[in-house]
Amino acid sequence: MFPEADAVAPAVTAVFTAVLTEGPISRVALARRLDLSSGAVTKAARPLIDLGYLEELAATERTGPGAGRPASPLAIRADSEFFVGVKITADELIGVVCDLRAQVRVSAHRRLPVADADQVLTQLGELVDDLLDGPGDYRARTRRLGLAVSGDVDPITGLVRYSPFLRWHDVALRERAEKITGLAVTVENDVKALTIAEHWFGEGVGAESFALVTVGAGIGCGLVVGGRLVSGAHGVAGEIGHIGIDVDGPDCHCGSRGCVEAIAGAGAIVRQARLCSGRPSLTFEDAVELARHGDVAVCEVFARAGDAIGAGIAAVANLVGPARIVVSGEGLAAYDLFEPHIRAGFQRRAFGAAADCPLSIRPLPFEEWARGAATVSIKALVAAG
Amino acid sequence: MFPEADAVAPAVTAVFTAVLTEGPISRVALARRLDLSSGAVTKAARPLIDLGYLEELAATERTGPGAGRPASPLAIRADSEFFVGVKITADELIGVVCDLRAQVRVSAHRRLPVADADQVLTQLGELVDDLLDGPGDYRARTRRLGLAVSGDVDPITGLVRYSPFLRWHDVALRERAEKITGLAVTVENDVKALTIAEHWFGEGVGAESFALVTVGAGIGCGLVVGGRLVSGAHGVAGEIGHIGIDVDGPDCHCGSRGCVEAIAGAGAIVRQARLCSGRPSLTFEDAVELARHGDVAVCEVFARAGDAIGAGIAAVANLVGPARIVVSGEGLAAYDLFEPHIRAGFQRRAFGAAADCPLSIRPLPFEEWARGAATVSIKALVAAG
DNA sequence: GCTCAATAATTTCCTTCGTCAAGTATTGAT
DNA sequence: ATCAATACTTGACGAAGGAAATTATTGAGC
Repeated sequence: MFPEADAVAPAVTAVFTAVLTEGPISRVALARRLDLSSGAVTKAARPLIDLGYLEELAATERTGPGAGRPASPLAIRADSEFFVGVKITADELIGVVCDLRAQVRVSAHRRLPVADADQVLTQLGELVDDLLDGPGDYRARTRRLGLAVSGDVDPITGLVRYSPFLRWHDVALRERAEKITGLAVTVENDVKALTIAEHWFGEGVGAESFALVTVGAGIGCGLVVGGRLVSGAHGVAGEIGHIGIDVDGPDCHCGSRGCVEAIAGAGAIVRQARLCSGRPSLTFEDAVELARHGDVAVCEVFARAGDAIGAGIAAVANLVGPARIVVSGEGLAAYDLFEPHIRAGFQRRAFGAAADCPLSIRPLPFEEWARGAATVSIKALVAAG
Repeated sequence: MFPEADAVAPAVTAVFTAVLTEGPISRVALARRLDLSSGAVTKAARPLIDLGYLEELAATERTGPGAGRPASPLAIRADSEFFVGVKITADELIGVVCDLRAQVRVSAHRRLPVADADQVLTQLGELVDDLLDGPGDYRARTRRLGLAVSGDVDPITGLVRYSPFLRWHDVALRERAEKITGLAVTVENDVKALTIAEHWFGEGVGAESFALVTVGAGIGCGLVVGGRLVSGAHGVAGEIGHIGIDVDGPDCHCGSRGCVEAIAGAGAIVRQARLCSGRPSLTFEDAVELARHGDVAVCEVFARAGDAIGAGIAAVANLVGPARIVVSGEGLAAYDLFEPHIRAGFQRRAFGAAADCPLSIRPLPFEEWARGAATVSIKALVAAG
């Protein structure tokens, strides 16, 4: 974080993170929150203020009896530094520039003719240049780039071990992206990146445990337990899409059957809608159209899909008991069709107090994936990379 | 831990825990393991040796080229202190005295006519007296008692919030047990206690994440993620028994249907075996008998149950990816009947590398529950209670 | 047997971090 | 104006752990 410093006092990181996620907050409140003395907070905050990451807000008016000296809350200086985030998919690069509060300032995207690593890296370089040299002139105040890729990614080494969608094997993404862009690069799995973003800047703020479920072509899940992202000892975690909820359910491409994804994945929905509508070339959008116009059979497809997602979420709630769960469907807002079924399926299967777990269900603008990527580079700054 | 000390340097706790779980180990190896300097280990170990908890073993012969000074590994002095553990069930108290290595030295049990809290506490006092004043004369070297209770328990306050089997509501178990026994009492949920025991002294040793699945009347699961026991934000976690794996499955007492427990719980197995054998008063043991003598229908009941357990375990592996999973059936060793089906059901549903997760399946002597209770009091000592 | 390289453990010194307690700043109420 | 209440700062202190020199103990090579 600081020039030439690789690690930084834990209190400094803790203060930075807390101000970042818990908005303007006084030193005394921070001390309580972080279980530190107020003196320690003062000391930890100083270098952050000196470096321009934090600022002191004007004193707030106090309430209550007695009164006392008003707090001068610490706040993030959002424009102290900017971060590029890029989500890499098989046919597109989506890029954003975010400020330190993870607010998107500029966005851009590029279609990819092929997902070949060389091509992607060239296009990535151009996309980053477009973003940084375009309006706003962020170049001078940007040092970091976060990349989000689906598949098996090692954030430590920046290596993409295997990405089925991109057909990548052992691509040294960080190294190559750093060479091309000149920025400090952080690489992370896309769902994990989105989970971190939601945990730091979204609805997961303050939650000690938290789950994010993504519904789209695949169905994924990012998990935060004990304040830390769960990674899985064998590299597998959050595979909510491949939990079996119906022993007699349809075959899944994973080799099992009755998986959530085999019932509620976009592909599964299209397949079922084609069957019951008799239109073999029907698309997902067509299915949505039909359902919205009251096609009973297609509505039933969405209902079953929603129920399956609810079942998967209930499994998460019953097993790890997160403080809250966010369900976010990518692409268009079509998922409002099965939202009530997700809730019903969840409620029916949640055990005891697990049913109290608040559920947020909302569409996910595609740009969010890129914002997630930017967030991991913010996290890298805070951790003092 | 130390007289009049409530908290203790983290390094001391870390060294104590590592020696406890990772057997005799040299200071240098500890330093590597704990990411400390060797000097820090020397300092942290000294008070533990002075207090008699650790001892230095004779130097071991060294191998390899060059050689060097032989290590003098640190080892636990197992008989430096003893711990009572009692598992409280609705009709029985099972108690043990363990040494510091969690080896059972004495055990005893008492039938309970009623599970009324007053009665239980009286009986508990007598049981502890029997254990400590019987052969071995452990009284003088025993200061701690661990209690394991099923249901919703607060280990911080020692309060049993709600225990369905015992029909207890808000019983101040720690306070009352301390008054009766004169020992420092730790209260914990039974499955969690067993999970800690397995994580510290059993097959979970060294695992950063770990799951213990208990199969009996109910089907439960203790989860360790990031080295810490998962508790669930709303007090619910590890409810593997109420994951739904069959949308058309049998009704479960929890209100949902197709739960693992509704297919593989002891009650469910008896119910199904009665149906297909036509013997309305058949017991669990009878069902085992029939299956072992080749009754095809009853074998099928066990096969389905095993498959359901496998499905639950696969859900755990897919979601949190523990480094290993132990499945332990309580009571008699009848569960060998469906062991292969558990493995098959798991393998079929585990996604990708999750299938690599090693599975141990073995019967669970009932005394193990009490040993788990003793383990939480050992943990309390180490944490410096 | 002597020397040397290798490894283990200890010791000493020093830095860092954070607490504690005293002191300063700023407000509303009386 | 004074006082109580609250926020923040400061500086002395202590505890914890790192770095590196020192001591301890072995086997290998001569």
